[in-house]
Amino acid sequence: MRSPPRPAPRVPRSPRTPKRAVAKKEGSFHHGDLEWALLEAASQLLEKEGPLGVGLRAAARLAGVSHNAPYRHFENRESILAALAARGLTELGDRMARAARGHGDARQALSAIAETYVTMAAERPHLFRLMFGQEVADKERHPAVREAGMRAYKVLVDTIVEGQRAGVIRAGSPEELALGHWAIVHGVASLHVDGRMLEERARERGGPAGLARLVSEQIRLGLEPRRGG
Amino acid sequence: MRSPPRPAPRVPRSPRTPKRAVAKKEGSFHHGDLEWALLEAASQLLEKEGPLGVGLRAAARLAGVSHNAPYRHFENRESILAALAARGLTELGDRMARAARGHGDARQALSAIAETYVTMAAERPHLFRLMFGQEVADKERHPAVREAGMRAYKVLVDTIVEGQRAGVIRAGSPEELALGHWAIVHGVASLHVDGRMLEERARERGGPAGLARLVSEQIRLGLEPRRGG
DNA sequence: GGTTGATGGTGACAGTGTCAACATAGAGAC
DNA sequence: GTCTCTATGTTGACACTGTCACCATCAACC
Repeated sequence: MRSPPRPAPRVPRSPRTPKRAVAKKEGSFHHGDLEWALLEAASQLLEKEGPLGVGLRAAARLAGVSHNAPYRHFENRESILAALAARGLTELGDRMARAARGHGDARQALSAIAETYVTMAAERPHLFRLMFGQEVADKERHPAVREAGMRAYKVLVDTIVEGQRAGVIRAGSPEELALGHWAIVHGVASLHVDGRMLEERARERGGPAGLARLVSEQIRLGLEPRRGG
Repeated sequence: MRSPPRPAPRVPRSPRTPKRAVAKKEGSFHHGDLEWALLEAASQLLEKEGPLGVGLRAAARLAGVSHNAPYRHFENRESILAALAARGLTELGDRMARAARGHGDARQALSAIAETYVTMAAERPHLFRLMFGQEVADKERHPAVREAGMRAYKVLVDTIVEGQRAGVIRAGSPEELALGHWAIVHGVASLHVDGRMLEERARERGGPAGLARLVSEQIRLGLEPRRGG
């Protein structure tokens, strides 16, 4: 009768909202809110050194705990990366929704969403790649990632539906139109984040947001209502 | 007066084309063409396990040499990743050029290029991410990557110029039009590679190539000649 | 034929993810 | 208040990695 070696972390979703200090206070055994602290540390590592810099040991060091403490909160390295990705997608969705509000015209809302999207990608390229990349390989094992992504996507679909109701966006499956728009915006964001291939051009045109507007302009012709449909 | 510890590998670009065997033949000291063998091994590792699986030691093991032999051919891990990326970009450019040839209409050539692009991304997602991603961080240090990318981009620009000459693509800076097209196609490819968010939709529409056509269709409206310009 | 430079090998070190086993503290039961 | 249980954090170990310093071998050239 051997005790189970490691009882599969429960991920208690942190119901209370306690200390919020990254580093453990000296001399105490328990940290207080280690899960949050580790995520915060991992986030800092991600910004500073990229995905490869995000390690369980490094995060533990930043949080001031032993190298194995993180395993009480994250199953493995991929799990903490997935948590970061879910966090990022949630923030993206929130920012998109906020950008969409306050625009009477759905087309303006779409532009604002695009600008937000590309801006966030440019601000935090490493997080952006984590959100959509393969560092977290099987996203099925991390439903929080998928759900957060779907919520962001829904902001786009809803905006298009609204525009169709108002008659400023052509008829057709909103999901399909949203797909096209997402692809273009994600393409701009990816190209900008991915390589320097566009950097000089982006600068000429007023940064990533300007670049987004440029391409968004180009696609808008394809979204306008048709004569007779 | 100490001898320089490691004389900065020359990367002799392999002028001769010798053995071409991945594994070293038993008993011989020199491999014959270790650089090529290491790249081949790294390529296999990339396909099978993703970028994290590409390691100098693992590649050396596959090639049947000691764990430090690769340092005679690649300065560090990033260098071998960069070599893989350059290889991939060169292949992409070749395939794009081949796809563009044999289409009288430049618009069809653009579609064929788009299809090729997305198909290759779907076929070898890990390579695709390596080509544009940040695993190889400062691409300035690896000019082969940048040059191969530029050559592929030029295929697109040339096709657009040709279409403008034939009057089937609207006037305007070809670089800018190519940028828009590239962004959209890269966006589709990225979305497809990045996540499963679009997977079911892509299947409905006949795989990634069909998805490319769908979005390409949508953007073509923005590329058609204007009435009066 | 000896020297030299390119190439491959050995050994070491620090860093990592992950497992097993142990220690501690806080919360509820009695 | 004391006991016990369980969540949480710690110590130690192992295999693996990138990278360094140094040694060994071979082929080409004076």
